[in-house]
Amino acid sequence: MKKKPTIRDVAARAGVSIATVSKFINSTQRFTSAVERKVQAAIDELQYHSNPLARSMITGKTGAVGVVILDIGNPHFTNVVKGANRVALEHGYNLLFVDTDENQSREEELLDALSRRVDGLIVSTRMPEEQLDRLLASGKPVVLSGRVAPKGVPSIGIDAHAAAYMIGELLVKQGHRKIAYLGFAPARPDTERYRGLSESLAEHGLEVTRYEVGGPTIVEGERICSAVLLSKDKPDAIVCYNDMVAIGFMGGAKALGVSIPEDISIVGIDNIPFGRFTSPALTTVDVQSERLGEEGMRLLLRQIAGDAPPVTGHVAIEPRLVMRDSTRIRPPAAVAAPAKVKGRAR
Amino acid sequence: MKKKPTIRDVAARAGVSIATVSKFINSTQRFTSAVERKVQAAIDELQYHSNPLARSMITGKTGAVGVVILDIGNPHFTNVVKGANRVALEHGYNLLFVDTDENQSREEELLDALSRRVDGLIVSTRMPEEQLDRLLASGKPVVLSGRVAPKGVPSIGIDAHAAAYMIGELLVKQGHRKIAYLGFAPARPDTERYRGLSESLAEHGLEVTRYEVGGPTIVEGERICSAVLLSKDKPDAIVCYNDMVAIGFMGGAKALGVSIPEDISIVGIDNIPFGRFTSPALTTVDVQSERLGEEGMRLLLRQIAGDAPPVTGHVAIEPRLVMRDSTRIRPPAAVAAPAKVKGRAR
DNA sequence: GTGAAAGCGCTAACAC
DNA sequence: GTGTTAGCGCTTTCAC
Repeated sequence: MKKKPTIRDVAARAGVSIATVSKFINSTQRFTSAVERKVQAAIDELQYHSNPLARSMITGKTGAVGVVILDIGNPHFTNVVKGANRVALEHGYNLLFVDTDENQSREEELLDALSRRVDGLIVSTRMPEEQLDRLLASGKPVVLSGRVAPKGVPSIGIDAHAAAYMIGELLVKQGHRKIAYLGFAPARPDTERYRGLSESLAEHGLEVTRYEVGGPTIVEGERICSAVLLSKDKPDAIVCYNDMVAIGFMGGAKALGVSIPEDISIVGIDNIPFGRFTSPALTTVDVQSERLGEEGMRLLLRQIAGDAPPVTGHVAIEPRLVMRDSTRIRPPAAVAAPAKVKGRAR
Repeated sequence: MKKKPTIRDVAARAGVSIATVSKFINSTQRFTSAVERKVQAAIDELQYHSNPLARSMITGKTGAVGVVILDIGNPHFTNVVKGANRVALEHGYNLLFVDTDENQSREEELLDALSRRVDGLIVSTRMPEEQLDRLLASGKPVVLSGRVAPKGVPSIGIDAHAAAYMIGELLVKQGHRKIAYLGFAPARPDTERYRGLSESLAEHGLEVTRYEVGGPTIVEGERICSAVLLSKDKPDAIVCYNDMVAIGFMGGAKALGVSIPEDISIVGIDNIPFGRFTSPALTTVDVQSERLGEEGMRLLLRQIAGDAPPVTGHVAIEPRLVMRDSTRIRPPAAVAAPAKVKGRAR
């Protein structure tokens, strides 16, 4: 609990002025080697570390960047963080992150608190635009993640429409006809995912049945399972808002004795690492989570540096279909098809 | 990019002194309602937010606590964070966390940077003790997580010995005799886990074969799989350093055509949420990750408050066995048992 | 090369 | 009740 030494202590011990010490620490200037030695010695002996708060106050820079995530329990986000962390460190920045999931109510406050401690942030939030505006007006560089930003704010995300569209195409090609979407409306990307899927199906004269989960989580996917599987018009394929929902749903299905993909195909979005280890392995769309974080951080860092022309558009990362075992080609001679079904090729 | 208003701007606009504004913001004092109204109006019009850095510099408090984790990609740690976050928020603290995984080398620097921005931290690290000492000497309250702290530093973790011991008992009871441990020596809890398992087996006259994974991760579990399964003395049960390794191992086993638990039993430690959804569902030991975070944060907050007598010991959380489907009773008439095997009851 | 002095934005005595 | 003032620990002109 000893008091931390200040720059003054170092100066006194080294017999120089505090200005000299300051310049030495920041390598702003060189001194005679005698002086440098003395200062360095004093620093070592005192175990002096400069106080970043004081420095920040005056320079206006903190050397840290922040990432605000919705739910750190979702591996998609942790991978985004991993990616962001890597490039932040490469550029000499420390990454601080906060998880807003636990209390949406205090989100703005949390964000505000964080924004004052960093040089810029990557924000992933469901906040309405007008609240967002206040954050943006704060003058800190911000990159929005997972949603398209208003006005001239850079943002990054996957092409959610394309992701869902390719899922639609896959399922139709595999012979599925009754396709359901397990959506989570409050999430920003939900709309685009739903649209992408709908449009794909519409082009084949099909419609999507929408179900609403209570959150983009495993438990919610599990919870909604019975409602979907026991409905009188059971779908033959399910596309989930994300992998978490899909995994939960698969767990629920197993408990209900429904087998995947024999009875029903299921596909997620995100490509979280665990999708490979479910039973069956989850077919999904890779959104390149880590790259998302990396590119987002690059965007942010570029803004902070201010040298390059500020990027203001939306960067869309291309999704990629990941075929695994939770979907399969639906046998042409379908199950409980009652009357004459118009020819289903292949 | 407009300049942020300062307390002086507010004071000027409201026609009062900056001291008044300061006291008003912090509700340190009440004023005549006329004054309060004016000040509030000025704050609103200017969209003033006080600068926490400046405040921190003088009060010495930041209103934030930090958590340092080894790998945010491991759901065990994300759950610890969740728990810690919850109680931090309940107590009016913001939680910042950093992931040191990406560069162990800069860990100390990262830690130092973080420690200056928070009122205390929960640290989970593999740092040797002498490095740790320097951190502890910094005067910030610290709680060590996942290892027993030296001297009078509070620490928290599961009873790793007990966790591994109960796994040993289970496996022996189930009739397994050739038990292997997939350890990760650099991790602090590894030693205790290995010891717990060894002791349990020793009491039954058995020995544990130790393998070393390259990291406590899925990929490493997957990677080591063939070496273990294709060894000439294939074990009949594997206990893994943690669930991540176990999940990876199971994936590898599946690829090799080895079926679990028929051919080999496998058990993890941590009880990460995904363990329920692997195939088969993973038998593991619940370490109560969230509670670990919660209790750790309580310990920390108590230290920061300084009112209660400082806790200095090690808090051990009791582990609980979670039986699922990756282990099973081994048939008495064992597989390739060559000669007469002494009666194995049930 | 080196140091003195003026703050960064704010809080905390202490006066009035 | 309200204002004055002295810093928190540091950086940064600007003289010497």
